[in-house]
Amino acid sequence: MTRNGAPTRQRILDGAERLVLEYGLGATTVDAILRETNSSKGAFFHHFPSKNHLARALVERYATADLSLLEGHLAQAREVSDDPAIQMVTFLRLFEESADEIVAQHPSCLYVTYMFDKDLFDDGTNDVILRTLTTWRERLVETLHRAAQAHPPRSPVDLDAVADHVVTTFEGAFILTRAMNDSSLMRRQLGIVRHYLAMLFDVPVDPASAQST
Amino acid sequence: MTRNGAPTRQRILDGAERLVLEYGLGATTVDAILRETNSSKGAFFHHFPSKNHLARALVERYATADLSLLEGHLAQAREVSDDPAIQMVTFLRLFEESADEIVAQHPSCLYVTYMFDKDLFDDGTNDVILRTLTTWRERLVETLHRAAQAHPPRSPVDLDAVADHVVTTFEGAFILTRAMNDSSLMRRQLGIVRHYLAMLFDVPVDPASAQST
DNA sequence: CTATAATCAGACCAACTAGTCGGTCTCTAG
DNA sequence: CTAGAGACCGACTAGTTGGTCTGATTATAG
Repeated sequence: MTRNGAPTRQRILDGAERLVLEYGLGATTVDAILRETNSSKGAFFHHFPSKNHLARALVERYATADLSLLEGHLAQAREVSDDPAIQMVTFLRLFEESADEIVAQHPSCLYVTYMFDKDLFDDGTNDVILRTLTTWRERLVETLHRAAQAHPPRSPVDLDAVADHVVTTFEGAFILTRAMNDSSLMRRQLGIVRHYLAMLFDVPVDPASAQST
Repeated sequence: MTRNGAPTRQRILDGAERLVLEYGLGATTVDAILRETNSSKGAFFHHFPSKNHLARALVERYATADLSLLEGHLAQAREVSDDPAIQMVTFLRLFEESADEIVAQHPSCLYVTYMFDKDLFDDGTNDVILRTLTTWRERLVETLHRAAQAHPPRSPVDLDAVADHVVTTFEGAFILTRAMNDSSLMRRQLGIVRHYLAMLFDVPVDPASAQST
């Protein structure tokens, strides 16, 4: 029909994500995105009716990639062992192995940056975040529940809270990584959670190291 | 000498803290603080040369109260038992007991809100946060180290990371509380950390419930 | 070839922001 | 009593922000 606008849209999304992860949504101005991506006002507002719409598109893309990573590592953990407890430990180990790289590429989590700019976008955007976090909880609780049946915890524990603790650790570690400027913090914090799960289900902390893809 | 300006300064600090904890530093305008505190531009810039200076004063006051709470609960835990492992478990329990109240009064942690407004204040402000978080780590590592001597962990563990994990959980829980709008999350997440510490040192999860002040 | 719709460019605008400044009020030292 | 200094007031300003608008430039359908 006309010339292809998809690459421009992509370029804007990529640059915007970089800036938002670094400076937050509110502190990232449209003009800054234009500079970062060599775009123009016209191009920006052609592809995104408003900054809200960009924010929405950003988080939707981010959430999709996030859930894809979740499912990918769950699947990979299932290949390592049939024991759901060992799967959980392996799952954490997989994230640990890529933790340094993740922190290097993403100076924060998009969900965190959105928390204090709630008036900069509509409720639908919030729902995307909520649904994603809820999916994490549900998928992990599922595995945790099966693990607890095979390996009864030494003392009763709230498995929902354990599932949330994985996400809590991720978000908290992103914050502390920034605050203390310590790039090893993410990896080590995930290590603590892995250690916790291994003790909880009484399985080896380091079950025949998982091969990466 | 002249009429007393301290109450005005206090009122501005209180109102500003409320707004910053709710909306973040960048999203909190000086005018909004004036409305919130029934103050005037003149009063504000008389007490604080700039918004940066307010941010600095805010975080210094916050950090002082934060460290005071840390030391207070550590002292209280020492009264309950001489065993450092039980002290750690008690320490977490003390925070759990006030978790619901804390979340109700503080919709977030000031350190978190500052992370994405680093260009809104000078490096000194950042140092205040860094020093506070480092103090948490040092004080907890100290106790953890003594605990590990009396109760050797069932598998080797990075005690520095365990100390940081307490702080990580706090910050992460603040984020998730907002994201998922779940006021019980903080308490339950702290419960997981307590459960972890109890398993780590093989002490009761619930050592003769600690009396509050 | 031409009409037409999507794509992009950038000058422009109204609202908002941190900070200024001249002036007023109030207390207390001497 | 009074002079001066600290405390406060609010209109004003220079710069920034998200968003608009007029046009120019493609690429393809017919």
